[in-house]
Amino acid sequence: MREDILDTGGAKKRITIHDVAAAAGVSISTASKALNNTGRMGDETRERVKRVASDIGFRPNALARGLLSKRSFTIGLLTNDTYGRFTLPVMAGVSEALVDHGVSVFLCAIEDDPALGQIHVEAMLDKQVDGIIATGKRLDRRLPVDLSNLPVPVVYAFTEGTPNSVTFRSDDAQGATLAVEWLLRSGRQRIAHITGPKEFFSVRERADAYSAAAGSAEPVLYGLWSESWGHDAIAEIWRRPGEKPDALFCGNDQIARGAVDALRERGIKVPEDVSVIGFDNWEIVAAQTRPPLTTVDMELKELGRQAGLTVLALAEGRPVEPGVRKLPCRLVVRQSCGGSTPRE
Amino acid sequence: MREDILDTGGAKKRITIHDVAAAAGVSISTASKALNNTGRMGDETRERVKRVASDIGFRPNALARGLLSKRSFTIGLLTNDTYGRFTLPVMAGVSEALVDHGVSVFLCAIEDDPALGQIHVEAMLDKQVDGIIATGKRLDRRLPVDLSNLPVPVVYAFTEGTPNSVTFRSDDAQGATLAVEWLLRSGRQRIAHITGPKEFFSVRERADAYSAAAGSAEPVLYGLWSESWGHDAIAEIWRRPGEKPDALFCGNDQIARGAVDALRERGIKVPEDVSVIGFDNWEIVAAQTRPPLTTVDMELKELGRQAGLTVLALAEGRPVEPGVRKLPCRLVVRQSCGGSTPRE
DNA sequence: GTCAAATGAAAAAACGTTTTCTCAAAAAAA
DNA sequence: TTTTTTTGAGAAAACGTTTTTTCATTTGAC
Repeated sequence: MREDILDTGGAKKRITIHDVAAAAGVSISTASKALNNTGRMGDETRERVKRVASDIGFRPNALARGLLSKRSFTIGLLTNDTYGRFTLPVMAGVSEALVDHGVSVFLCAIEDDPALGQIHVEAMLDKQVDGIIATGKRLDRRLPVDLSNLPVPVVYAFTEGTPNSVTFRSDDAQGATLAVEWLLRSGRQRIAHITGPKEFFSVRERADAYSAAAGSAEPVLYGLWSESWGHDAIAEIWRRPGEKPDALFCGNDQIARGAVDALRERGIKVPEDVSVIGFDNWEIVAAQTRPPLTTVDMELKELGRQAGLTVLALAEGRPVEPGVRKLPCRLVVRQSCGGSTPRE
Repeated sequence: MREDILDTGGAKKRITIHDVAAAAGVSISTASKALNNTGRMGDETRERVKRVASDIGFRPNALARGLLSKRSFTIGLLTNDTYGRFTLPVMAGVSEALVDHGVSVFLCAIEDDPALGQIHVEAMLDKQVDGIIATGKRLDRRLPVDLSNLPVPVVYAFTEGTPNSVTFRSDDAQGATLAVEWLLRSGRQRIAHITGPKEFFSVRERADAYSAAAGSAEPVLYGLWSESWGHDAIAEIWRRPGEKPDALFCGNDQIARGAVDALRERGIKVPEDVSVIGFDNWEIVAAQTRPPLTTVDMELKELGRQAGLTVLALAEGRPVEPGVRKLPCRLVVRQSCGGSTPRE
């Protein structure tokens, strides 16, 4: 072999069941049955075939197998979340749940481009995926591609689904309630809510739950999903006359971080003077904030896991009830909310 | 159909080339040749077959095709970067480069678990991937799985490869030089370098390039990859006697952000008093810092694109020279480095 | 008008499995 | 013994393509 040219590895011939059969001195049908524990044959024969197969390193060709069985042991994950902030945990959960079942995952990032989405969907269907999971960065938006009449099952995770589909999402209202109640139980009285744009469904949902739980007359501050908005919101609150809040519930961790920074700049101590709770548990923001943020985790990995198992069930023809499944959020307690530590 | 049970979609029979042949009144071989523009036949026949195929929505089964052609039009992307901070741009590049060629990408997140890695690799090989791209979060570490004797080509991207392999990585030295020279050209004289742990190869590489370019007697400050280290490093520098730096070149954006925050707390203005340049162009940190960070972008998407095209070339048997390919970095100028704006 | 060449299209083989069908030999029942 | 049942294992079909081979017609040259 020339040394300056890379070995492509393509030359090595793969071992087929024919090789196993030949080496074991049986027919391919016997070999197949031996390896799959089906059919009738002597124990000795079965064991010998298995041993030979393992010795020569036989691994069945999934393409050939899939051609016959109509199952490719492959699913597609479609996402428009370029950052991966939401997709990555979901993906991790899907993959984790399915790897045990021998299922691999195609990842298709389609931005917000319908044409690209179409291309990816077609490529996946051509490759005979057993199902598709659609995921996004927003609960109240559809992916820019029509998945309603596909020949394979579709499950939606963290994105708006079609009417009669299975959709997994986080229970944002419950998450918000969790945060507010924690603050109340730790003795906080005046909780403000600084959050993202009102157009987001999850913003309204969290805000409503906040109002219900806090029973507060405080107006909700709607703005952007950015640190600077968190910063500005604090300026706004402190500019206004009247009593200041002793706790903040923020719409996401970035806003919370901006708010914490703004408070520090004003010499207000977190958590001594003001408790702060964020949303998302985006580690990279929440854990690096000083002090580290208490925040609501949407359990996206678990969401992905369930979506994975569900699409698998559908692919296997097991019955699944359609509808929206809300998964509970979890409060991750770090140092940004103090007061008397409430009971667990 | 019962209404409370979801349509699995599995029932719909897929359209095969047999259906096309029957509908067009030709044999399947003629149908195949018509659709692939091969073989000899009358123009009228060819057009008729194509029209019929498109009318009834025929799409060839990639499994069957792959069985024969030994190409699955599928590659695997292996990563141990759970956060996706490095993997996501690489993945985006790979996918973007390959989607035009009809190639889909399996994403396998293997954490740092050798057993999990092994499982994923075997699953991919069973599915007859045409090649594998290994990517990670660190240039000087191997993935915890042996890819050296696979029957398919392997390309490494942003991770240490095996001796005779193709590896793509960023040219960190060039990137660091870019940053330092920009600062020098904008009139800065005393540039400090705050960076990550010395064990990282890229830290040493960037630091060496910094020293060479800055010609500086300033010692490099090694620490962690965190904001708080950036913060602490500023405290350390300002605690020491002597002249203070008028520019900082930081090992990553998080350190830079911590430094910028620390400077602000001391009433030192960025960029008026001190210019700051980061590394990574991690938008979520760099763009949200106040002021937004000038930073070095490693062009990971381009890196992914090239890795994708290379693994494709290898899969098709085209010759590729082994070795490490360093891709140039790019300076992304935002507001954190001022002084007189240097010429482009 | 005969033969060779070109054309159009079908038949058959192949890819690597799994599954159904068949069949001979051995064991059990009559 | 003869007949039936059980056992073990091979042959063949199937999955949906592509590719090679074959073959009957038509066309062109002499």
